[in-house]
Amino acid sequence: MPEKTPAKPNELFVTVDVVLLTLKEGRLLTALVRRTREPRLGEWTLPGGFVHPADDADALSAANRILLAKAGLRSPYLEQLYTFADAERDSRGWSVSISYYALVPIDAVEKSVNENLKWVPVDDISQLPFDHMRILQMAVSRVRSKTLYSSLPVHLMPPRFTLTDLQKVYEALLGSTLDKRTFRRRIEELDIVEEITGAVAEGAAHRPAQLYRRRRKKQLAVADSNLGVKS
Amino acid sequence: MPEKTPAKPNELFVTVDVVLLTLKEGRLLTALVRRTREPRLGEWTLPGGFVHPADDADALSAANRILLAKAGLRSPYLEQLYTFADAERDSRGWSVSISYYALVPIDAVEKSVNENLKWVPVDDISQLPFDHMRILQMAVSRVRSKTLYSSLPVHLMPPRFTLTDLQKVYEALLGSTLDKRTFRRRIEELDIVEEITGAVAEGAAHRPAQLYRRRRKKQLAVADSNLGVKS
DNA sequence: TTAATAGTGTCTGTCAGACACTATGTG
DNA sequence: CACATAGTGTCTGACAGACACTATTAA
Repeated sequence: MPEKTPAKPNELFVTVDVVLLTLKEGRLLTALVRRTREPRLGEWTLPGGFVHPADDADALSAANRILLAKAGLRSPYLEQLYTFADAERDSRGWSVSISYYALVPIDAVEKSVNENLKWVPVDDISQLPFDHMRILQMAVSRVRSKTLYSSLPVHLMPPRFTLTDLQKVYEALLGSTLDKRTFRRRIEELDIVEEITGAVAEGAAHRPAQLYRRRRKKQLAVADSNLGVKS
Repeated sequence: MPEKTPAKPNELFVTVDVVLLTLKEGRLLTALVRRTREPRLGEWTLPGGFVHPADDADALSAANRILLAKAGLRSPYLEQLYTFADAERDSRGWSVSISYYALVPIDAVEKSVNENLKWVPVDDISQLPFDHMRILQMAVSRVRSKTLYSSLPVHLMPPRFTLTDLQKVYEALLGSTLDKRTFRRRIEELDIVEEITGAVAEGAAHRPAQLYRRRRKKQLAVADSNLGVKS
């Protein structure tokens, strides 16, 4: 007589995964780290790790801890993306991934590279372990769709930049060219950057461009088409 | 010599909470259920429960299970809202709440009321146990902000409705009146409803209105103001 | 016919997109 | 000066908002 089928275990574990993005030469790159344990030992995945209730005050803290441990980075733009939670996504059992995405300027990031961390153009990635491909795709989609009506892309800029630099970043994210006049009107309306008084770009054989920096503590103004709201 | 301070426990638990919303007489209502266990026994909270890895295929299934168990409802519009995860939100310890929001038409919902479930206008709620107030506020904010540019409000409609009915729902969610012509133009563009051929509203002392129903499997078209995208 | 709401035609101000034009640096 | 890119002035088509007008029913 066969043994009774064992009940499915009533256990689960909780992780945080981070899609870390930057932009280099018009291409969107994401950080991949090499796994140091089973399963999938040695394979490249999104940076992630278990939530440590004893150490982490909350999920965001866990994300920051993981970012620091795996990429040596502190508090960039970091925002919750989605929570993936099911029985199949990880071979170790029922698991929860609270996933985040982060944006960092390329200049802050080049030094993070080592034998266990590499930056890869997202368009070159066709598969990843676990359900990380899906997480990556959602992050990229989120960033692209937020680009049009938010200040999000300024987090990819170095401390000082010109409006032409900024426009190129928008164009890279959107995959299309923008009209200069329209772009500058919108950036001014969004009020997300400010002039660095007196500072201009140097070294080019033409009129030097005004330098700007990201404005502190300003939030997006959603473009509101509004179905004819009265009064 | 005092005992060594015990290490914080490295444990956590995972729940799903659902903000169930409907609209009645121009007011947004949410379902509250009475707690049947400690902590907070007897208090009114958002419907929620533990994830059961043995029974639930994924978090969405858990949300559906909870909705059915607590409110007797099946598969309305149900979408992940946010994941709240920290050490303080629940007195029992480090906890994760994968929260969802659901929209249901009022006619599908009135029969769910019993001594352990009530519908309350969200504007009348000033506090809730745990961090449920924050969850509720985020859900309401999400629904209101999605109203302008998505088909979301049609999920609050009964099976057959007139465009004037639909406009009133939008107006209730937005808290402002809309122009009839503009509203109808937009609804037509969004392509979220379809005429019920030959069916008109009856019983009113004036020209009867065409009846509509929600169109199947159509998703939102984001209003895209686009910074001057070329080509 | 009146009353009331359904549904449509159409004017207008605003503004995104387009693009030409001026400004200002280097060599 | 020529050249290149920075930065601005301004025209125009499209369209959201406004609102008046027609349509259709009950009483």
